[in-house]
Amino acid sequence: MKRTKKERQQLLQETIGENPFVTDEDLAEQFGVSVQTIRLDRMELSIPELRERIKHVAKSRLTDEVRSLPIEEVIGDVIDIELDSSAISIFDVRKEHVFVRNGIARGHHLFAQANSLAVAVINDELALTERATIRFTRPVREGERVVAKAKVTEVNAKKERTKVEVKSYVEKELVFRGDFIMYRSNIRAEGEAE
Amino acid sequence: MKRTKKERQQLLQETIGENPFVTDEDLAEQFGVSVQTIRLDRMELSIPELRERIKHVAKSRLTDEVRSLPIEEVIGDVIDIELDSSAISIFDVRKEHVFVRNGIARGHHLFAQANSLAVAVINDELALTERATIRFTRPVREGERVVAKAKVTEVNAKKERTKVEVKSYVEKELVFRGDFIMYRSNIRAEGEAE
DNA sequence: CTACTGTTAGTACCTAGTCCTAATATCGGA
DNA sequence: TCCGATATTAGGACTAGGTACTAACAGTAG
Repeated sequence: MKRTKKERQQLLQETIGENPFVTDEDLAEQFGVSVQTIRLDRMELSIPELRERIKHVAKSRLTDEVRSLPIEEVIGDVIDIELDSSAISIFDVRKEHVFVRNGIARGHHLFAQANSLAVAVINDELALTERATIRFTRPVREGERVVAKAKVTEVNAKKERTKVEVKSYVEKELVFRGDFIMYRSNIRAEGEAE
Repeated sequence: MKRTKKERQQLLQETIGENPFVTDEDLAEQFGVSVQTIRLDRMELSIPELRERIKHVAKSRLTDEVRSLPIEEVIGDVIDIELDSSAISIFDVRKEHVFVRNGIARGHHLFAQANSLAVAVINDELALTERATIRFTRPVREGERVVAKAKVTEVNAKKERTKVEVKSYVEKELVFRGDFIMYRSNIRAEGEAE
């Protein structure tokens, strides 16, 4: 017996996790045990059969119309935020963000990062972009990490407008700049101190 | 016979297109024909069996890490384009495009539609957004159809810059406007007439 | 030695098909 | 009305990739 039951089951779980399309027979061969053993293992680990696994993946893909834009509420990871003052987020450019032809990041991803950061920094129930002037100062490529820094430059509660300046950098080098004029509902977000 | 063969096959194709998880038996019941008839129909239309369909969906989902943005090259559907002159695309705002809290479309989607249209309209090997001024004139909501119209306002080959003006409408009402200054490589795209 | 765990083997059954043959049904045209 | 073509249905044999269950056996611990 090369591996103990535990080791085998551990590996089994990982293997199926990586490739849900593998059959019990494949696995039996791979681990040098019988098909029945694999089935018992799956039982114990409550891993469903191949077809159910595939169905699950397929369904999650179709339900993904909801998730569709991998962009969730804020594009990039917010690493620091001070409401109505400043915020920072990072965004790693991967192959799905670039033009196939030249590997340059598509502008709307940089915009999305900056824009969502501008929305996030505003301490209000509702914040909408009303106007923006943006500049792409250097093409960004696959694999680069973009750090966006937002700064609130003007809060005018009466006018229901806030100006936010966002500068995005790759290694200290400015790659994007956006000046956003945000509309805000002027109603403090819940649970906020005066 | 309620429907002709052609009608049934047409419907069959649509039905499976909408829901790949439907079995031959389900379909047979739905159309009031035998399972065998459904199978013959699938043969003629070369639609694979249920499990293959599911597998295909599942695989495309896993491979999707690559395609990730369902948005392919252009966001929205281009319905008309005249290179270096004008282009029109439509974009249907669905629930994945809006803020959960208020149902208003997230700005970057409108920007993405406009920006990618500005890129598409340029008849060049390489086109990148260099600068843009944008205005969101009215919030767009779930269910609305946004029609973006791009117009090339200035082509200056020497300077390698092109100005594109994009106006997006919902039912004749302006909801977004963007003025893009695009960088271009100044090398004609392949297969283009002088 | 016995009890227990782990592993293997084999059977019957299931779903959602394939492929193939054969029998009907339906319809248009001479 | 009969002929032939197309359309539909039925059935049998087979497949993959299982489930559920029973039975047998090996190795180890008490």
